[in-house]
Amino acid sequence: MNTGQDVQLDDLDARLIELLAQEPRIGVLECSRRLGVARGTVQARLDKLIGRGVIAGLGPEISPAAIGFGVTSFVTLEISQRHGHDPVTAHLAGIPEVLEAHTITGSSDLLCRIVARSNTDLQRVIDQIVSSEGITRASTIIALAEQIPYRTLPLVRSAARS
Amino acid sequence: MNTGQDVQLDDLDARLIELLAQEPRIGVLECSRRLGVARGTVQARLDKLIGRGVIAGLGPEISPAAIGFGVTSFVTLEISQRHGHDPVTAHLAGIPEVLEAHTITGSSDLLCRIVARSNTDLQRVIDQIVSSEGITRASTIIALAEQIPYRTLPLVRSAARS
DNA sequence: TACTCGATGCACAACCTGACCAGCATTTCG
DNA sequence: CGAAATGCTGGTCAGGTTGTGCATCGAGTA
Repeated sequence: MNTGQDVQLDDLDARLIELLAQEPRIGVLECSRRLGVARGTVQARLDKLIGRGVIAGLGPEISPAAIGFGVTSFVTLEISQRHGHDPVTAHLAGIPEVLEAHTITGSSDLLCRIVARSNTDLQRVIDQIVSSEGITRASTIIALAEQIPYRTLPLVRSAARS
Repeated sequence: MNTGQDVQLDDLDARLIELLAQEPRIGVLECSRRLGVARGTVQARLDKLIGRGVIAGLGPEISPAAIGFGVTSFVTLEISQRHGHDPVTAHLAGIPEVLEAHTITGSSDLLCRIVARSNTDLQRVIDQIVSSEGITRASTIIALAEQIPYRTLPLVRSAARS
């Protein structure tokens, strides 16, 4: 993992990422043809992007909705100051429906994204969450619709322009 | 895109997804060897998973932090009822730093995830967001640390168990 | 029992990968 | 200014992989 600041994408990097995002199954050779550069160049760029951590992974993106988890919700948790975050985090990590969790500023301490099969099922998941010692309060917000699905391409483009 | 309920993963599906997540660069043939099944089987499963939308994409996952956007924040927006969400959503979609946006229940109307190069830069992004007509209030929460990075594998495993 | 579906094993040609090389332009730096 | 370093190009090579089609086999079902 790279945390340096000096990472700079150029136009070719951005186009490569974009191309891979749109048609992931094409290989390096095909990329080089589409981008109009030599195959070795594409290979070198890709290796570098992965090495620098810009491309964190090429793995499959799973759609929770497609496997029956159609309800998304954001839950903020207040944690008892006494014990700290760690026990709660460990507890959350054991719940598959907890997709991610961040510590946050503001009146709450933890924000997590959870999914469930239905609103009824959501109750079960939340019960499971708050069953942890150290959680003093949980506040649930249901995501009604995804206005902008998770995306990074615009960011890549704008980072490459500079 | 499949929204049906009858999607059922079996153990092989889950192991395949897991394998691909861990070592994305291996091909179908290598998968079949690791999983102990015929190559055609892996091919058929993969095609089906993609076809059913369970695997939404194989594209590269970009790490915003690695390209200089180290600050993550969640912003909730209240929208003027008069005009509806659409103009605001369109405005947000034009800002690269807005990674995703959901309409939500509760006192706010929209929750979005944004990134920035620094806390100072975050101010710039927020100013850009609230410059839209129709936003009556914005509340910013900064993500201090990622306790649980986005993950779906545990969910896949638990879905396959049933 | 006959049928359908999914998995297996096999074979083929076409293709891609990783590795290597020499040449050339650009940039960096003493 | 000249030398070294860097990055891109276009090429080769062997070996592995892909997409495809086909016949077979077992399990579940009408």
